[in-house]
Amino acid sequence: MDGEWSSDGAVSGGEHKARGDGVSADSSPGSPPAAPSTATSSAPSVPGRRRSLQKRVVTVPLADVSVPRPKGVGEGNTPTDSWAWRKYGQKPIKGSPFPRAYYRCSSSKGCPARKQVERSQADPDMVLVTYSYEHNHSSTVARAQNRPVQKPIHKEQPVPPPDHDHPADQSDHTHQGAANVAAGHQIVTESRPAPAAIEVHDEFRWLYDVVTVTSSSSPSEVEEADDMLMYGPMFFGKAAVGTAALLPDEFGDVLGEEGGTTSEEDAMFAGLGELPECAMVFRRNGLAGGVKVEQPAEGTAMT
DNA sequence: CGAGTTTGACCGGCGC
DNA sequence: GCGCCGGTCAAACTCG
Repeated sequence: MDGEWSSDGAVSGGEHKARGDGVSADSSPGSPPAAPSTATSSAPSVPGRRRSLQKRVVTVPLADVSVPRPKGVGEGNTPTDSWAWRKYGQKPIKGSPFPRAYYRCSSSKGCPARKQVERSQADPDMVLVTYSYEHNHSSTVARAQNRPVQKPIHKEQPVPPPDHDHPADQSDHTHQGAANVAAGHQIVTESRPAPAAIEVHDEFRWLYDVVTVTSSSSPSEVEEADDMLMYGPMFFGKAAVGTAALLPDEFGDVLGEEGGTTSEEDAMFAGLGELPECAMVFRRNGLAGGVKVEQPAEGTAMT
């Protein structure tokens, strides 16, 4: 199940860090990295192994994150997913003009899910979101716990303005995580109507509304809207936006509809091995997302 | 009042 | 062995 996860280096691993301050990370409310109860699936659980961490990189068009940001929402903010993320740090990265923000899932107390957000040096218009670990809970739970009200928690992703074309900035593949983790990470290309997704849909009703309205530009989108309700607005939101981003790997099929490179995608899939749940979701319709998933994992598709 | 964000410091891993 | 860099934690502040 680590197919999509790359063991790239320079990714966290500091979780094992038992600060000399005397404050053991163990006591930290959000330091489950050690070993989540059941979600250990993706968790490195290998303290001291900064390089063994599996991560997934997603490139999101900055446009999606260009929505009005209220507070100290920096460039590091990106369209989130159905989960609530709490920023726990930010650091300037060497060689990069943009700082990298560190987020951790606040949806669930012990959720090890984390993500790093940073502007792409090559494409300042793109935002690189690196996901580490997977959620050990479903997005439904997340919302239920943190978002009693149907409202976007993150100021970074406020409801898209009526004037905007990006209804749901939440274009993360993280969804997969929710269902995946819950399902033990096993991608089931068959069972799409994940209960979690359905529930999520309910939770995102407020979003769907927006998405549907804004994305109803063409008949095909109508269908997408339907899926939106099934898999979540974030992805579809992107589709609606119609960003020029590519969806390699997991989202490869999408290109098929977009008139993309099927051959290339095929090759990519060949090396993919395992696709996150989200992947299937994407493939389902081939929604064009503004999300680009990169495969930093050399061990995934390469060699 | 609670949750989230911001900033600085500390620690560990990795490279040289 | 040393230095550099990345990642995380913790305290304080701000906003809802």
